[in-house]
Amino acid sequence: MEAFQLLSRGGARFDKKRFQKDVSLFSKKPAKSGPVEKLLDGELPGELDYFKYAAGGSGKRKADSEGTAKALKKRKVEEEEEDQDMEEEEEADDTPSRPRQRVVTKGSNIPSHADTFHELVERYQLSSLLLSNLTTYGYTQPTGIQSYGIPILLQSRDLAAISPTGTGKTLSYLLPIMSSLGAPSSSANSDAGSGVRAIVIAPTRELAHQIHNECLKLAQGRKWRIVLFSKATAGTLADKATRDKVDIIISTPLRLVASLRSGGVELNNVRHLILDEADRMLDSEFFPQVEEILAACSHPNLQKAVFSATLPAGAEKMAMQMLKDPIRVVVGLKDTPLPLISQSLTYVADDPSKLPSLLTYLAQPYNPPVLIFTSSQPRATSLAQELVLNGVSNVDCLHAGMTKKEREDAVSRMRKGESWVMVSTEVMARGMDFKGIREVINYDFPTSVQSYVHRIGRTGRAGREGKAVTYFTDDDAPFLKAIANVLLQSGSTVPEWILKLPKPSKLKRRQMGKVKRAEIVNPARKVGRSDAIKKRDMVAGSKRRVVRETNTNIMAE
DNA sequence: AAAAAAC
Repeated sequence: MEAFQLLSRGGARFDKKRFQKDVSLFSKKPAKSGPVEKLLDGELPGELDYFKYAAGGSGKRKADSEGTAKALKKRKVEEEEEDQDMEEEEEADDTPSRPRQRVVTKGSNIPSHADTFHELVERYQLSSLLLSNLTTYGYTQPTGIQSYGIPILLQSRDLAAISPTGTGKTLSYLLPIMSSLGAPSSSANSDAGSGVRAIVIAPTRELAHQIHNECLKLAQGRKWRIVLFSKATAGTLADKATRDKVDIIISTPLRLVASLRSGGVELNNVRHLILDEADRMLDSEFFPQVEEILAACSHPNLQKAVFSATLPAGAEKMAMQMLKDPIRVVVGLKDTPLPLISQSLTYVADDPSKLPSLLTYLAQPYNPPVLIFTSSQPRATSLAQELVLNGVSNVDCLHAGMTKKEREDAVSRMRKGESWVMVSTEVMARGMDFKGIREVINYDFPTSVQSYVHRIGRTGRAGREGKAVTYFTDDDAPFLKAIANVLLQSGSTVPEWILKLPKPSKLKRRQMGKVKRAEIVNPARKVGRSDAIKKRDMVAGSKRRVVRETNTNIMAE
């Protein structure tokens, strides 16, 4: 472990030079690439190109344009069938600099959207200080979710907001909260009551921390007390007088519940409750905690809002039951990544073949920083170690099994651009906004469509381009098709044979789901490309039956 | 459908 840390720090200088050279190489001929890169970019080697074995196939990977069109058409029909009395659809965001995003709103008496932040000054008395803070931090024009969501929240309505990753959801709820807070709780403010008035809940510490930072930026120049809840901060709020001066709390659910139980915080004055990453907060692990928080927010004028890029039907139902006369805003297509992210699927046969493939990939010019997702903490640790031992420089690791300090350090290195390769678990999948991330690699296959969408959403943020590569093995076959449909829907290409895979039975899924993955081991420590990709029967059991799917499962939930 | 994350 020590050796690992030493190695991951050392060698940086040498490799920085190499990296700079690589970048210039890369920018000279961006599209042209050697056979290896092509292979790793989602293309199957000739002998493994199952596309050509598929009925009616014509050789190489190509866009299944017919499938895409069909998928989109089906999707459109589904949306239209939701025909409810108050539904509106319009093209938002007419600025030529940004792609148009379709916005669908549903609910009663929907406030009209705001095309500029300045509009909010007249309509909702947004303070000039908040407006100037927006300008200071480069928020010039509201995104789709901001222009629709902010007026809704400013009119004290409950909101379910679904907008793709990296489209500015955080600001959409922070700005209205701050606008309605008015004077700080500590001052003589007759409306304020006593005690915390707004709460934001997020599923990981890192995300809560990031939201807190955003909040502080926006609040500059005002004396609001904005507290990021942790063991330490909870301690300082021991006496009620101090507690009553707090305006906003940002916390993970369990931390807040713990304080609630110990009497360290009271939520009876909370006017705004935000669930970020709502589908995650409503899943079976978190929901009991959220319920407890909800029950403690006893103020009659409690406004509730949920935000996410994904909201499966079950979670949406729960959310709608929780909200009062809610307005639902969907930007783009639900559960779909941004089209700016170019996605590909890479076949790697089996688990032992992954590491050689990744090493080959990282030995070539690539765009750092790269974020790599694994399925478990031990696998994240051992992959990071393997990478370091194989000479990859500036490797970092981040998972929830690490200490708070280790996690904080890893994030800060990431923010400073010091880590080029970050190996992580699902903890990094949601909400984290590292602006520089150019590439996401799903080393282990994501276990749900939602996980996939959030993971790859770490790149391509705020209008930037991004790239996402997903490794899959024979064991991942049961879940391959659902993910392939996501690629299709967001405009990426998928080999046709994958689309022709039958939907696996529940039993099969369960059996294959039980396949345990060991830690990453590389006995030889030097493996050539021929070993990296083994010739193998693809997706045993499913290629035999190529069934024409009548029910194209677009939204696998 | 399943691991990770939350204290």
